[in-house]
Amino acid sequence: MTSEPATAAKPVRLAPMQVPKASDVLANDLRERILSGEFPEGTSLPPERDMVVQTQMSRTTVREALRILEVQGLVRIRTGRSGGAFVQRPGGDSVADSVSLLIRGRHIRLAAIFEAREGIEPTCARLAAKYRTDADLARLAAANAAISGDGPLEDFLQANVDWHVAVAEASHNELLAGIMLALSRVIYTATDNQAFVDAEVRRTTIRAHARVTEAIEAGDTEAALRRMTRHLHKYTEAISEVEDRTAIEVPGG
Amino acid sequence: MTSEPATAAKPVRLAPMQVPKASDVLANDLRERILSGEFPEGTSLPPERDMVVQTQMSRTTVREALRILEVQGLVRIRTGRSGGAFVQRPGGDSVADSVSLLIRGRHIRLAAIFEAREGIEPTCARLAAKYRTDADLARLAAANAAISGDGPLEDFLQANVDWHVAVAEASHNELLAGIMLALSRVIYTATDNQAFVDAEVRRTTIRAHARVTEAIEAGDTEAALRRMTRHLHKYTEAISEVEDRTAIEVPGG
DNA sequence: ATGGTACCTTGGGTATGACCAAAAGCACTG
DNA sequence: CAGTGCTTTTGGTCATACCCAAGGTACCAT
Repeated sequence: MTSEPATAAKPVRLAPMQVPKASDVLANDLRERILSGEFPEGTSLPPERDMVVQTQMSRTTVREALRILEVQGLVRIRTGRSGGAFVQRPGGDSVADSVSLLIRGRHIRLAAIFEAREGIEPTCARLAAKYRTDADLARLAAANAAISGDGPLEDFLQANVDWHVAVAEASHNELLAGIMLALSRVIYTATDNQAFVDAEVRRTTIRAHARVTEAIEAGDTEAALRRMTRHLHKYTEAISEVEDRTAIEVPGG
Repeated sequence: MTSEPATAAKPVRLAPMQVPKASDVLANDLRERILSGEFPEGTSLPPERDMVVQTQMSRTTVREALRILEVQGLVRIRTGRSGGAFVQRPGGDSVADSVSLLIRGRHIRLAAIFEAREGIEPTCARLAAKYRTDADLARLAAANAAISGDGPLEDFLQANVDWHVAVAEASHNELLAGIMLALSRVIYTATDNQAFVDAEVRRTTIRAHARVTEAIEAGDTEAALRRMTRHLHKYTEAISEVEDRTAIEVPGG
């Protein structure tokens, strides 16, 4: 029984097989269940030590799986009693984070970001004119009220970003809103400490915002699209002039 | 010395302080260094056990930090001898992944994805007409050659996606290209197994692609923008008709 | 010589067990 | 009854041991 004939006609053949990492297996399983809706938002997953006994994995493995889901924005983890991992739907934030990484890691020029915005944001304005609700209009009005020609630069930029994000969310397209959130965040940090935002630029911006807001309120999709396009184009030109001289890159955040 | 007067006039005041997690501290440090370019692409970080002695942290903590960076697409980890963590610049893939999560997690309608594409891709076409190189044109030509009116549906869709991605990359705007890669991937998986792509749709698509390609080749930015807009709009209408009846949602991938 | 097999070395992956830290609830004391 | 401090629950960190993967190398048989 211990020695086979050397002339055996059937050599053992095995297919190449891949062994996935245990933590990935668990993470994938949980991710699918979360995305499928089996675990609605706010559901608390079992404590780590419970998962250990249920999955027969070590606590290290369980924790790595949870870490993966946390980075992907699918769970939020809190310490302390009645803490644990709570299911969370991924929001625009996670998209914004990865876009930020792309921009910073690839050293993408500020001009390229404005190019992208020129494509996306007019569409947001168009959709906003189509789908805006009363709540959206109120938020836009509030953003317009908050912006002023003569406060600290930081306040102006913040109010500026708020208005743009409000337009994006008024489009009722979460995908566009998420992307715009990312771009706005990056543009905000990149525009900070830039001297080209003078009083003239501020006045022009306020006027343009008001006109776009009017179009959205009136439900005039084409006017909203056109006015937003013009606004962004002029703003981009102002930036380009500066960049030609100083080669602005996106700073760290 | 052991008892102070109860009437001490100076009560101790402490500011609320936050203690970040050790693994986050390490991850943030490495991330900043990677993004700043201190660790160029391909650099191999020290082995985990070396990091342990250098950082005075436990291996668990080091590994969690590496897992965070891995999920964010900043390092790639290989096992075995001469393995380890290798620095990687975040690419369009990581953006695509997070967009996928957003879409699946929020149950975003296919129509909303097409809306977003209608904003982004015409801009890609416009920029492509402006900045395309000979290599870009060759790639577009190859994509056009690969698409055919009568093969398996899967091949048609793949060639379709390839062309759209090629247009996006011809824009020489990595941000737009990354976002388009994400959308294309999602649209691909969502359109698969959809019956509305009949022979008529295919012929129309091929013709439209050819016309957009011509405009890009000629450097006619406005024609590229206009033709791409029309192409997408017609495609979207076709989808909308189906969705009204069947309420397509984006399936899992 | 030479080619293949087995072993060695270096790396990440997993399992345990212990202990620290944060947060909510409870119990005890003044 | 208020306030303070203990207790419990749950995540965070550490240390150690061992397993698995992948190159490199030495050695043996041909």
